[in-house]
Amino acid sequence: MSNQLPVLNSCCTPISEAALGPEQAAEGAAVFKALSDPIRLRLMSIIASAGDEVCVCDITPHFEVSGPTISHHLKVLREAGLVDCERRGTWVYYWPLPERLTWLSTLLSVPAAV
Amino acid sequence: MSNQLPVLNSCCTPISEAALGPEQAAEGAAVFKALSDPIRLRLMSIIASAGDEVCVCDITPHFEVSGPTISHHLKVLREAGLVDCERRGTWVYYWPLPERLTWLSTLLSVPAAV
DNA sequence: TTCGTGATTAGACAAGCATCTAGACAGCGC
DNA sequence: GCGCTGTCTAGATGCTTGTCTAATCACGAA
Repeated sequence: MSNQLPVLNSCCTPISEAALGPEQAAEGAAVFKALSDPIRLRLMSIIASAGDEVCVCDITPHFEVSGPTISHHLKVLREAGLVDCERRGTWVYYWPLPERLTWLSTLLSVPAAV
Repeated sequence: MSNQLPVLNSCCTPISEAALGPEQAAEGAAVFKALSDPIRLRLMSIIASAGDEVCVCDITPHFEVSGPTISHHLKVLREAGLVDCERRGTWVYYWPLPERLTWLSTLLSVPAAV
């Protein structure tokens, strides 16, 4: 169920230190786009803060949209490389992939003193 | 020219530590949306990495889209509270507002050891 | 095998967004 | 004042995206 995760080509240089090239910007923008929906950001925070894997059946009740809509948003997070999932029996479990979060956090970090 | 900057209501708790509420998620998603376009992310990186204010006339040549399109994207960054600008004579200058970047970076940060 | 439950996929539709052209505005120099 | 340059605003257009319902798939139990 782990599908093709985008490779992290650009790494670790904050935008406050060096401007991004077009390819790096496209890569970064794609991940930000995955977090640019309130539902997806909440999904990400629920999964990331769980400290463990989370069952979809425990996620869906937090939201007021239909199951397929949640499923769609989880797929977007998966394709952005932010989470991964596995089916176990009847249920599907999601967990965070912290590398991407760390990467974005570094990208946006601002040196304390310039 | 500095317009109403959104207030930073939610602050400083990484999503890896606590799940976001709907309002916080909406606020964060709005800022991520501003960075979810490759052109805007490059614009932000150009302005943030300049170490000083940047003239629009120095920005536009980096891109292959029309002037009004750049102007539109800069407005989105401005309304997200990521940059601010001022007209001086014929030219308009932009500079970064690091608070927002720091906030996002903290939001996405992952504790070294869980 | 058949049924029931949990989750995803498929397809449709409305709303939102990126981009363009044309026009307006601000400031400088003649 | 008049024209020129740099930037922004207005309005239109085509593409993208979020959401839904209906259908399908995966698995476990009877």
